[in-house]
Amino acid sequence: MLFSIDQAVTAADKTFFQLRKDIVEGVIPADSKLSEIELSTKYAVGRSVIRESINRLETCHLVERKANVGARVVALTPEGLVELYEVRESLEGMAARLAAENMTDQEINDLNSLLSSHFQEVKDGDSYYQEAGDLDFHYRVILGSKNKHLISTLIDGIYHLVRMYRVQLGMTGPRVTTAFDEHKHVVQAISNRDQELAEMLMRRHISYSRLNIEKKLVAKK
Amino acid sequence: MLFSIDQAVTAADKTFFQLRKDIVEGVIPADSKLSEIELSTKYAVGRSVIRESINRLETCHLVERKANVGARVVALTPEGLVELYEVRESLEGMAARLAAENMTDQEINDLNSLLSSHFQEVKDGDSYYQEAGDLDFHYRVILGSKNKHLISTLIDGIYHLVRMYRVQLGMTGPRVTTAFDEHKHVVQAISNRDQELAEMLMRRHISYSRLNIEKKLVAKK
DNA sequence: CCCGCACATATTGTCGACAACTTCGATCCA
DNA sequence: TGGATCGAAGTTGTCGACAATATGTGCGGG
Repeated sequence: MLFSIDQAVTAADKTFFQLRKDIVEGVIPADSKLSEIELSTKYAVGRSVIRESINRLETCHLVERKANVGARVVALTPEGLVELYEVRESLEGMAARLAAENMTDQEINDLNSLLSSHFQEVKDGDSYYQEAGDLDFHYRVILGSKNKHLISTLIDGIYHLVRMYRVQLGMTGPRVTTAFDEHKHVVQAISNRDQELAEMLMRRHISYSRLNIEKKLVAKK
Repeated sequence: MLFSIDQAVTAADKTFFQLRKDIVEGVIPADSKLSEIELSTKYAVGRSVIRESINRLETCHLVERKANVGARVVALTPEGLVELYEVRESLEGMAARLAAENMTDQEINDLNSLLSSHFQEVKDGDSYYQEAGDLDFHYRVILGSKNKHLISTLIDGIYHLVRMYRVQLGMTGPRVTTAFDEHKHVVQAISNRDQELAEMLMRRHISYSRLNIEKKLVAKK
């Protein structure tokens, strides 16, 4: 599948990326129904394009579909979060381990630069908002694993749902600085080619992150 | 997504299941091109149905698609196998651990019965061919994890590709008996609710299995 | 008053036609 | 002869019409 929006060539590609963005950022609310006709007028494309987009959103676990009934955006629930992060911990931990093994020195340097620029933002008081894609720490580590199946499972399968939870519930508060430090330590381990440590630190980081979001999710209820 | 063929209600569902079966079993050869028109006449449905089916096959990693060019069945390669099994080991290991935690006593009993009936087949000299779905050991353990994301990632994401390698390259020879014993030990650990052992035994079983298929794949070249 | 049935309405599922694009081969020019 | 360009054929992408299915409403019977 495609990874970033500049690779979009067909109308279905573009609509899919736009819809995904709107869902992740809450422009289209969680748990709301998706009407094909409504979307097709709003996004100015035919229904086939909308249908194909919805199909792809389903593989991202961002919408659920029932035959002859329709599709709706997933709901953000504590149970869903726990199950998602359980899988995420295992897979991203593995990604960190493989990244420590397989990333090139150049890529590790770039990752360090990226973190430095993030550091500026954190210091300047800007929120530590992670863009989707290339500018996101987790994204880089995942790609760094160099395992096509792992990359696809993570990016096409759960990455955007994770972002949905993060964006809609978890990107504020004092956790920002803490998270940044945790990222730094993971990169350190990757730089040292310490596979086991990289995996362990990543798992721990994700576990902390889950606790933080869980709190917000329960509080909101 | 749907898990078994009896849940298929639309033409797209049925066509998808049929196509998936034909690809996994090699009726449609690995690495061959999929023509929408050809398939739509052969399976007696419109092109939209074929297109939707191909989209779903893409999420199973059974076909790859390029915009304005078309789709083709994946090729079975040693590199692909290694990357696939790397992910599989991690995820199915996790599934075994969660299964040891979350399966009901009833489900564990059923799993034991299933293995007994498999034992008959092995003893009678029938090949230890694993049906897709409910009759497959791995399938049961995955469902036993009770983690929706893990289940979907495995079943919708890599399970059928694993089967494709197994069916087309690895289901013969003396490994059959060995594999059966390994299955038995995993179930034993699950019965004892020994999470760590279940994970470890499953990982080891998958690792052995990979070596076996790898041999065949290299030999075939 | 409640339950079930039938009809009307709205939504999704499927189809074939047309548009856009890629590919391959022939032709032309240097 | 080699290479580029143009054109034809075939494939995929997109669209709107029609069919099939679910949902909501009102009526009638119990």
